[in-house]
Amino acid sequence: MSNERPGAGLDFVRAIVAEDLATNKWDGRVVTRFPPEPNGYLHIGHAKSICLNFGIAQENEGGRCHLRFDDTNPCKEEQEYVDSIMEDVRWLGFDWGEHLYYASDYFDQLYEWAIQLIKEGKAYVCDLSVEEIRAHRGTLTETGTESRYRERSVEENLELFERMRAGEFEEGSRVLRAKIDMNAPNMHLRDPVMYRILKASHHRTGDKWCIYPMYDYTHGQSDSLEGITHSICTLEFEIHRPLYDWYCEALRIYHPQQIEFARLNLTYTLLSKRRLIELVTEGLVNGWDDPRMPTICGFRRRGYTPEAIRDFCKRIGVAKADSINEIEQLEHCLREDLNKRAPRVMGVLDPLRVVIENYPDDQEEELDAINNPEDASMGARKVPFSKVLYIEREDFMEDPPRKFYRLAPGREVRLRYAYFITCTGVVKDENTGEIVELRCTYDPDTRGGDAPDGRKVKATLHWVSAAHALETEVRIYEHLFTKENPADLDEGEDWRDYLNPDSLQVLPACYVEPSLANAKPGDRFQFERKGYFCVDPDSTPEKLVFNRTVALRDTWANIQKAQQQAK
RNA sequence: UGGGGCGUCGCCAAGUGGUAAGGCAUCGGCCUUUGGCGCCGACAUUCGUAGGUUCGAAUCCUACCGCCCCAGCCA
Repeated sequence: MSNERPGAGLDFVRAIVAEDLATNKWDGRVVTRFPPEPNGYLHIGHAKSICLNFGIAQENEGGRCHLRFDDTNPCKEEQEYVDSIMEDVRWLGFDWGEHLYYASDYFDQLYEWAIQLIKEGKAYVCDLSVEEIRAHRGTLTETGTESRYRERSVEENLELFERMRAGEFEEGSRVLRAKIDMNAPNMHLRDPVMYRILKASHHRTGDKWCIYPMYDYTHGQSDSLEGITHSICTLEFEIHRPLYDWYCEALRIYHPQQIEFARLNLTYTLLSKRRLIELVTEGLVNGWDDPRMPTICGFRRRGYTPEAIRDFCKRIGVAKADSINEIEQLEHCLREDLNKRAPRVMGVLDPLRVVIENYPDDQEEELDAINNPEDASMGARKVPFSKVLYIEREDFMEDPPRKFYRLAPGREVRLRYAYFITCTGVVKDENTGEIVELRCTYDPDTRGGDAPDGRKVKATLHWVSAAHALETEVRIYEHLFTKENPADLDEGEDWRDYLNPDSLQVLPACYVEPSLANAKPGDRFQFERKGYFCVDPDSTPEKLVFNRTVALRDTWANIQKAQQQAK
């Protein structure tokens, strides 16, 4: 054990951290950072990064993780997003303590450093247009061409850069570029832009600046200033690493290590910021927190727990291979968490009226029900029973197939915590033939759900007393997309082609037991045999609205599917 | 046709020269007042392919194949 190499059994990022600790590379420090750009809401992919960065900090004595807003582009960034990001990181259960930073805090320092690079002949003001710069950059297989402004004198560069900062030039007319190598096979090294002119006011610095630093010129130096040890980002930044290193070296400043890992992908889900914004702005969903959205706030409203999301992030691991995780994995983590903590309750989504013929008309009684069989400390409650009930329509079949062992004519089943009932008749609508009511008898000796004679029953159904039930709205969600990988499109296809038209189903008249009367938005329950549900903020004192967080595993549905396929 | 990465079970993912962990999914069985939960069992003679080195290779070498990323004054 003790002679194992440091990092054994850990993911490769944690292994690097462990190795660095073992060799004392950073004087025993572990400092990470989560650096979102405040131009959108956080999604489950960010959760992976958050759990990685904050997780590593937590796991190591004295470690810390900074929350830093990468706010270098005033055109796209807004305060609304910084607020939501902080809320979501906190909700996920992480705390950045005093370490809240903004890249814009470093604008002065970055400006000084730019002057330093100009003085050392490592940066120059370039007057080429956007189109010219693009043309000069060359292509993947052809080298670039040096700008005709590349050899300006230090004095001229200094003067021009100062005038850029003073607002004397038009947007797009000039940029500051690093003088690296137009022949570099890595395009990012072909004299990358450091500063561009943007006459936009910034959400934090206001109108102080009209030149703004680019990501590459900002990120590494921000890490450096904060004493970050491990700068963890996603794979697409791997090719930026030489530039990250170049700036730190050219500036001769503290140089953190950038490490790249594969971003999260989920089946039946799109996680690109661009797509998410379009879903919201095009009204394809009802806002960032629509329970169908893979955003943190969407999951929150849907009823997911931060524990489940963290557990998911822990289980999927961290590696460098592109991957797409199955949504079932996430749902498994969710069910496992909710199973332990969600109180059980009875709710009928698609009501079918049942009249117990031999039950006295005006009688009602209170039956004992367990709140959570997984946790005795959650206690018990009373549920009212009476002559007229509702059961789930799908729990009855007039002509049941093999293996269907719920209610059918002449068959006896148990009503959970109540009585055994036997179906004696079916009432249909004269015109449509639709079943509108079941006639049943009950066995008074089976009160509570057990038969004194030891008689067994194949099924236990959930139910609700019609006279006592609360009418509620229930929203059922399915995958937002019909395609496993909606990002993988053929020529001419649009991701919108794969939007699932049935991703939201509203059930306006469901019935739940009266104990739910005081449920508050955010409260989570298991509707026995149906799934986990949570109270939506759209609820009113008159009518509760529930979101189905996730259905229970449904073995019967799998059997039905198999039977269908067998035909 | 340049450069940077990556390829281990349907999906994730351990494995760092000594003879393929684990989770999800799936399939059996047990249990059950949730067809839920739980429990038991099955599930890669094989690690992109082909050679080579070695007593021994998923791990080392060579070649090939496939996938991803890079030509924003976005991050």
